[in-house]
Amino acid sequence: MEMKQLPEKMARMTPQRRVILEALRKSGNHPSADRVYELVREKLPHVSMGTVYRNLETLAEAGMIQRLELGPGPRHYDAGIKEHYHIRCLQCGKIEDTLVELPSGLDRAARIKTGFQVVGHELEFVGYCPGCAKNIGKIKIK
Amino acid sequence: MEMKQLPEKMARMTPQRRVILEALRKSGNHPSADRVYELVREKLPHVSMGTVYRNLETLAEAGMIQRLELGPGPRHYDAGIKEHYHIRCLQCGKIEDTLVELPSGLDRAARIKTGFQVVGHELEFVGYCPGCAKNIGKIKIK
DNA sequence: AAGTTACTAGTAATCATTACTATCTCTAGA
DNA sequence: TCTAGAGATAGTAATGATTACTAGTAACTT
Repeated sequence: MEMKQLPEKMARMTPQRRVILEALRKSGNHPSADRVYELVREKLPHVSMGTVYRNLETLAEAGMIQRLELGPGPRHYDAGIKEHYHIRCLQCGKIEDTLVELPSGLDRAARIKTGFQVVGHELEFVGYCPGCAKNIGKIKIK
Repeated sequence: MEMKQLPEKMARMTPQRRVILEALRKSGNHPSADRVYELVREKLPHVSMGTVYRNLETLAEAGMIQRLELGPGPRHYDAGIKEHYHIRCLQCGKIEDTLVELPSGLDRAARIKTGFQVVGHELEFVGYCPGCAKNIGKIKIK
């Protein structure tokens, strides 16, 4: 009896789920659920927002994608699953990867300091992307 | 002509603003706006949610408190303004400080890697607090 | 084929936050 | 001291993001 090796929480790889995952992978960026929805609708015009949210959640729990809880506004998703960090533009909201490395043993240090059973960490840089940095100062509010 | 040295964005220290700041300082924890609202209402029963949000925002812009954009759910606020990091319990949502130190020059490294003008960073550990860790595994979903 | 479970579209409800409006209160200048 | 205008407030409405619900569909198991 052969069994597909799908992660626990995921019993089936449905067409919707597959298209959602592909959309995320192809988007390159770090899209919000809303953006993924737009992309998926090009292939599956009748997909519902709920399906997109549910599957992004399921894929994240299965460890196939990453949920990013960065800054204000909507949650973002990332098709890359190996550890890396992000930087967010305070002006335009763009999110990019950074390849900065943190010292190993950081989680262990946090465990020792806090007594928590540490599962991981998330690091976000904030600043202004090159495009926006150029215009800062020129912008007058109001 | 004497002038009170209030931060730019903040023309006056109103009673509401003062009570909000005190509530945050006394709470010790890292309360959400909702929790601050509860605390403030003990002193000012007629305060409005909008006033709480507006002032937390104003105080944060003035650099007198910190906004924390951590994990899912509501935003949290922190009366401490010197740099430190946080750890969040995945089970109960509790947020605590950690005294873990990061290497200096991290922001500079991020700037070089990304080309962004880096303003700062936020680091969050996630895991299970001692109380919840004890019960993990005992909990059966459904 | 029948029963069971996972999943879906469509929609409603909820939660967190922001925006709006009329009113009030400081402050500065005439 | 009176007054105009900016800043702030309470109360409420609106928005945006996410989750929950419902009835129906598709796939797997025996």
